Amino acid sequence: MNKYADIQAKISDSGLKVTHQRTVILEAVHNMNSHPSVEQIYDYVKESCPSISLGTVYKTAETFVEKGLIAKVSTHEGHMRYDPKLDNHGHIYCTNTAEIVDYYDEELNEVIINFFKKKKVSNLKIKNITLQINGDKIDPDKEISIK
Amino acid sequence: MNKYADIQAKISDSGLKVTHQRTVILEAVHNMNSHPSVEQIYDYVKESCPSISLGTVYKTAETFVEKGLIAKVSTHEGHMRYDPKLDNHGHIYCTNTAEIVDYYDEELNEVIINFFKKKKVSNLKIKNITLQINGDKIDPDKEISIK
DNA sequence: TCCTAAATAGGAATAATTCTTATTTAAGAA
DNA sequence: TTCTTAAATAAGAATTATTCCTATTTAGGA
Ligand SMILES: [Mn+2]
Ligand SMILES: [Mn+2]
Ligand SMILES: [Zn+2]
Ligand SMILES: [Zn+2]
Repeated sequence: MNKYADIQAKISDSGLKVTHQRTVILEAVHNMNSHPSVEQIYDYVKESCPSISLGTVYKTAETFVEKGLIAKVSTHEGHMRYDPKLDNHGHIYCTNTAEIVDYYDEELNEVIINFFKKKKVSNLKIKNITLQINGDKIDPDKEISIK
Repeated sequence: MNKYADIQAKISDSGLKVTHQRTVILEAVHNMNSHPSVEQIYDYVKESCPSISLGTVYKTAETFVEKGLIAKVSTHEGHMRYDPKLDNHGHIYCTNTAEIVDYYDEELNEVIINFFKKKKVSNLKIKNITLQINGDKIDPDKEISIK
């Protein structure tokens, strides 16, 4: 029920010291629901933690990725973004607005999972698989939808 | 037969002026067969064009992408790489060695193409779809293979 | 051969990210 | 509860990646 305690439990469970900075950063990535950049996380957490440094946000985000608490996504232009969702899903990246939209499709998931089950990839320890659609949003004011 | 003339025809056909710099850069991306970074292209072309500037390589690579002469790939770490192959294929990115390996699978291609034919993505002009497997190469001296 | 818009070189500027080090702090031990 | 210490953080310097600026050069059409 208590979000804050929940977040702290996640940090602690992954073997990390629970600090105020880590707590607000993980909370931010979860609450912003927009695949934020480090700079955006930084701006967001400065509200509740004004003395936090940008370097800490960079380091902490990577620490969380290593521990599997969040995921990272690189855009078609090569910029890093962070994602609180850890389940299998694809991303739509808008080249003109820089927004990232999640999409879920059970069928597509299975096809890809099955493919890599069937075809053995040898000499590689797979970390993750990403499926990304890149394109321009036509009307930037409207949403993208997958029917 | 003549590679050089071939390359120049491609540049010219896409509506660009044929310069020595553009010729050697496009030739480099084709010949290096390793999804090179700008810096790597720069080092390669300096042999045949010692006065070329790094800024020209950056600009030219993007120009080629816009004209559809090459493709760009961003790694899991958010670094840009260039690819002479324009057909549908996936990439394996090795987190530890930074190498990118192509893989082709007709079946997987079709499933993905069909998915986006079936499901209409609205308010988005799709530019491209990327499927990338990220992982660590276990033995860095051996190759990765997909059976 | 001439003309001109486009391309390039060279370097400055900016953006993105990492590193360094002094100081602070979480959390386990006493 | 206090002590201890390894780990985390702030602050800013340094590095890396990329873009921008401008004087000069050049491709290619007239
Ligand atoms: Mn960048
Ligand atoms: Mn980078
Ligand atoms: Zn996502
Ligand atoms: Zn490729």
